Amino acid sequence: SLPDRYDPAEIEVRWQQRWDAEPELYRAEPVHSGKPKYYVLEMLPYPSGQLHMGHVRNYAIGDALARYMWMQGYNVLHPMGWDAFGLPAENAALKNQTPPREWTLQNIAHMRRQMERLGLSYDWQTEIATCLPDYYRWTQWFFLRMLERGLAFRKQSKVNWCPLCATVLANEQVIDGCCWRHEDTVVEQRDLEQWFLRTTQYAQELLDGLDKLPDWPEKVRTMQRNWIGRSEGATIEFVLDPAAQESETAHDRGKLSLPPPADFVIGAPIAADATRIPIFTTRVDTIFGATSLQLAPQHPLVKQFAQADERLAAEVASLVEEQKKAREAGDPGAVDKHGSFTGHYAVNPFSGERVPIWVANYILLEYGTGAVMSVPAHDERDFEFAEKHGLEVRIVILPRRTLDPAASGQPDEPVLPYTEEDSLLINSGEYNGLGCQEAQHKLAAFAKEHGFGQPTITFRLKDWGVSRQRYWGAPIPVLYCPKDGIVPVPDDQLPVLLPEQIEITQQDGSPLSRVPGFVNATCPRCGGPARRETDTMDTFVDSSWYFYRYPDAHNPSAPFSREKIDYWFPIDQYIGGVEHAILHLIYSRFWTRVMRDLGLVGNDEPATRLFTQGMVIRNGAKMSKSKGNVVSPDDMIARYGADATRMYALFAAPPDRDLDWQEDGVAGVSRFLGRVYRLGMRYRESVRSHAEQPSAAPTSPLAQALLRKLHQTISKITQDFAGRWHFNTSIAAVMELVNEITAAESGLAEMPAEVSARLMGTIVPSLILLLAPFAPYLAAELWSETGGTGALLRRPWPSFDPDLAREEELEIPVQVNGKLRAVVRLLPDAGNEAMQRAALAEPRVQAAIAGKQVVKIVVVPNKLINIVVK
RNA sequence: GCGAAAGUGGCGGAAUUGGCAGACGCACCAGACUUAGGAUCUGGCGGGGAAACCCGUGGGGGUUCAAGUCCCCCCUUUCGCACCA
Repeated sequence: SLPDRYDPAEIEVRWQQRWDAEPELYRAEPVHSGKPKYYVLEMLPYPSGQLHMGHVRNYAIGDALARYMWMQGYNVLHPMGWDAFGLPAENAALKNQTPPREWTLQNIAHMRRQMERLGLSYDWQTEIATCLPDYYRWTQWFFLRMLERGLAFRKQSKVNWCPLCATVLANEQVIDGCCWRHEDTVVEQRDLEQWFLRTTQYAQELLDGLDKLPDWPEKVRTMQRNWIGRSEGATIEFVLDPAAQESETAHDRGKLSLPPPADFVIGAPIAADATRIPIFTTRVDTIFGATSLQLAPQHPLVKQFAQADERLAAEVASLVEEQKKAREAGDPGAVDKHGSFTGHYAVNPFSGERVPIWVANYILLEYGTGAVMSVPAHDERDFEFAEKHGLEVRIVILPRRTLDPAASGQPDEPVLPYTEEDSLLINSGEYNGLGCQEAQHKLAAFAKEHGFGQPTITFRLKDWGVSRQRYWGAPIPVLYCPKDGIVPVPDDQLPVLLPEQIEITQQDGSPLSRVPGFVNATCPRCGGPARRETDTMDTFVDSSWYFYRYPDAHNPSAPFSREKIDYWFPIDQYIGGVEHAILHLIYSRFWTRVMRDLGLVGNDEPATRLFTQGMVIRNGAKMSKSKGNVVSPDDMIARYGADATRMYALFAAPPDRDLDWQEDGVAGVSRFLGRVYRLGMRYRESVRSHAEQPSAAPTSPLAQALLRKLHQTISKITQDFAGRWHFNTSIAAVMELVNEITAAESGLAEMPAEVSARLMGTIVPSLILLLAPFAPYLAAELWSETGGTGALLRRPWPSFDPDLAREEELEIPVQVNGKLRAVVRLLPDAGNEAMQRAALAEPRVQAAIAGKQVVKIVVVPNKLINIVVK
């Protein structure tokens, strides 16, 4: 008696035990295997304690791909690990008195079990956890290499501080002015001395590299381009004119420029004691239209002016406050632009004109030089500001056609602000008549030649602040010696171990600073007492290189061997959420280049292909505890099995789109798997008895139809893997195949037993193989029940036979004036005349054209016939 | 404000190149079988209409023998960027 009930819990647990006992099942072959390699990687999770549906979806995609690539004969590396440092472990320690390490390792153990229960094909032998000394030893080692090369450095600067995290954050971790972990918590600015990694050194290369990543989503590349924020322009030094302020009374306060000083000569050397005010502009071609300078409220010169001017000091303070508020509100662009005249003037080095110096709330100290020349006629922000304060608006560029002598009539005034670069200069001295671009080059070159400026490229990307005043992270491996200053920990003293016994409190400052046994150390240079660095590294440092460790996860003497990296890298397919488009994905691109320049790897980029899957949502919203719409993977697995859960995650939507989790849909997939199970079991003996026999031939119309459907399905799924990854349609295709087989069963029963057995002995094993990437448990069970041996993963993917897949007859739609009237069945390549004849013979077509004149008959071979009448 | 993606039955979605709109699944309806189940099997299922037939892919125009698909205008949603000088 055959079991007629599909019991995923029983099947899956039984197979899980078998797979647990075969750890080599998913192990990649050695570098010299001679097979083509395929490195498929899903982003490593933070061990929060529970997998969520987003993880399940991510891993279901990667696992299907890994299994498919094994079946295609590749040597596949498919590893998993844990991004295991981080603040939640400390919070958990505060809450329930569990040490962070213990809490983290427990979570890892639990989540690993969940992954195994899902049947994911990871090679656990290569597992890494970034919080273990074996791993962070090498994180520290890399830090020291960067320190040697000046890529890691310490500097005092304004940094982002999250009061909830009680630590500094990198710029990348601040989203709309708030902490990336605490979306409602506004980040404060603190002036601290911190460790940085010099990401800006690779800014240009990180930007250029994006053009060489055609298989990364355009969206991610755009986000990175925006983040790097390159802009090309010039730095020009205006010079403060100390004499000009006396004549200020003759004018409206700061609204007009003063004529050049009597002794002004363009390009004359600037006096050594002059105060230079560098500004950055991308539109130096409009410099003759500059009618003021605008300084950031925090600009050092503003501070200097304010010291002697109480009223100005008060105004500046309020501007600073407005900037802060706008940033907190998350909409800095919406703020009303305004400012104050400082009472001072600066000389425009190209015209000698003395322009009033203002301080304005829309100028950012962090960008460029914190000062701009204001050209109201040709910049939207400057225009808005000038309108507000009644500053002069002077047009210095005009559209080409306006100045074209061939154009008739009077030149139109352009609508201001006018910013088109395809324009010509006017009111600009000897530069009149030049195009904007040409003028930009000439002006910048002149400034450089005469020592008051140069062409300049600025980046929005800043160096990466990596110091964290937290316990649960990789210690920064340096010492502070009163005699020798900053001293790196020697390589042979790595790792700098995190102390295990530590009290976690909510006090400010690094918890490590309160551990004397950690802080007090010996200087390796002079042997005297030294203080250990007590900050730890940002966890994004740990995850910037983790995928290089997998191929050589247990190497005791190096982070990895070059030979293994050369074989496995770059990663062939990286899969994860789009939320890391800036953070992890830009840091790891930086890290790869650093390692390349250290001679450790040969590749420029970590991954050739990147796939960002959509979110899992429910009832139209992202799953979250506060919305109460969270679905637990454990629940789904308990009710429907891992196969059904994973397969639904692939079936409900294409993987790049958001997926609406509907439990009824999981039940539907589970029902389908039950149908497959019973189908396989019904033909178990047929398959067994035909294991060694040649494949069935299309000896009858029914056999032919089934074999045709089988091969069409093979083709469809193979194409989905190679192309768009629309696994929802792959699974739909398998469902169609199963439906067709089921519908054919009464016909099969009428065949001679030997013939139907051979037919099903051919079809069922292929069906199992097609299902294997999506439902590995059921596939393994059926494979084994039907007499198959060995790991399904290493069986070749079914081969496609186009002759068997070809349709014998085509259904050709017949339209009259574009409307469907009939369908005719014809042999392929029937010829236009035959197609027309068949179409016109249809009674419904006859009825539709009766009494009308046939104007034209459009015949698309093998596709369609359209009869045009009037 | 700028940029990108999307908008198709009651729902998730399919239609890779302009060529039968709605594959596959869910929900629902009807039936079969039953040791009555969250079971299985069969059939139906965009709207209107008795039917012929008509209408239908966010809205409006256009190109074409033929438009979900191409072009123009508009609306909505999501995402990214947003004083970056």
